[in-house]
Amino acid sequence: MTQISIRRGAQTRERLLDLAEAAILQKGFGATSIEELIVGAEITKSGFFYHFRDKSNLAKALLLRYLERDERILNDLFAKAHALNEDPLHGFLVALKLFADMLSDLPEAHPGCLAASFCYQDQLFNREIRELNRDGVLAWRLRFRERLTCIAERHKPKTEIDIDSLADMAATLVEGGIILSRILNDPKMLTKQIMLYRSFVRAIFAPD
Amino acid sequence: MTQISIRRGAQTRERLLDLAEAAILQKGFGATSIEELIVGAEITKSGFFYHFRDKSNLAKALLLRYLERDERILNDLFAKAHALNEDPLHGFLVALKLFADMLSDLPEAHPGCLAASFCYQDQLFNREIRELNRDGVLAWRLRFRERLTCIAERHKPKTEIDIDSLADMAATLVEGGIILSRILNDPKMLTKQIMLYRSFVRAIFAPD
DNA sequence: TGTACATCAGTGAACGCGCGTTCACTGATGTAC
DNA sequence: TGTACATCAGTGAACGCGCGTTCACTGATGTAC
Repeated sequence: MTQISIRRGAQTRERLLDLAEAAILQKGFGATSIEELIVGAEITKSGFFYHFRDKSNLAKALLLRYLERDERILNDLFAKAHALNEDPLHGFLVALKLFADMLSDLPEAHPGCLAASFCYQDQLFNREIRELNRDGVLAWRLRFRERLTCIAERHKPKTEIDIDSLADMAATLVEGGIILSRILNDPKMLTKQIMLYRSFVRAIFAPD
Repeated sequence: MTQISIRRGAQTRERLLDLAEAAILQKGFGATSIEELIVGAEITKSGFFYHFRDKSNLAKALLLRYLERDERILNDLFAKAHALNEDPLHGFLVALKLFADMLSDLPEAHPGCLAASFCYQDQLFNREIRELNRDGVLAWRLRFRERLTCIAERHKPKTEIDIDSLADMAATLVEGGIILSRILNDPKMLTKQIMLYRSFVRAIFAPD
């Protein structure tokens, strides 16, 4: 009984976050109203303010949840790919393939990236939220740079390349790929761009 | 006198568009109010509705202007690069360099892409606007595919590559690069990604 | 050249609606003694 | 085991403000005869 009651609250909160995330990715933060969220969650407006201090607090919770998920998924994926491969280049290429497969297995197109949505509305948010967003992108850079540095130590790159830019290229192609897949209504776009990135990395480092 | 008066109206309209574009790229369409635009343009609210039937009509005018500029700039750039080079690969690489230089010459970071902003708020717009946006991205694809096809006819690609995806990669890197440059507050990001794309294209097609 | 009319680029006042936020309150469940 | 109090997850009513839109009107300039 205790748990059910406690969970009830947490469930409602999660439901509000789910509804908010979906709505924001379609209309933006400014045009997403608390009203529509509470209708979806079947509570009253005051119920919303029990869970979130104000609308900006909702944004923060949303972004935190997004970044945590993101990190968890990439951790799993890289751990899996790395465990199977002794050579860092192989491991990285496998990780990219796993990532591409994961994206193409999505039932529909990728629903959008909250970081991108927020960055195109950043004046609506306080510094704390903008810094969270920044930290998220920096985490991608660190993750990919670490892998690429490891690869470059073993395999001499064929062309001179800036490792940092190559690391950032991954996030760049994901963000850009989501935008193109949305505008063109082509769910395959993201996967294709990741696979191109994979070709590029292989072309730079693969021996022979 | 006649011209001055006629221009006065056109100037006000352009000023409204400028203000709207800047505001939308910072806060999104939904959170940009007509009120703030008319304060900036120093007219009354009714003045706004003389120039635009409604808010959605402003969005359409904005996107049309954006797409026209975009096309004009790329046309000039490719024409310039092509005129100087007989070999299509060389011409393309020069065009990419010119493009990268142009982006790094911007006084500040790229202010953002209206197409991307709109795509993350597409539920606020009608079909007409979404289709305009789609046409814009397709124009990029066609432009780059035409160049790449031309290159591939002369230079056998070293790795098997999907020309369409490689063409889309340009717009993908621009969109993604703008997002990363905004989030990280790094004006150089876009240029770096374009130059990486250039390396990639060269690695694929350059003889030897 | 003078007059009548048309067009351009707006003004001013009013509209109703929906938004985010606050505040006092509540009923069900959990915890201490 | 029973009672008192605390906490959780909300409810209900009210708030003022700003938003997009409409409508009747206007003063300066342009055009036809």
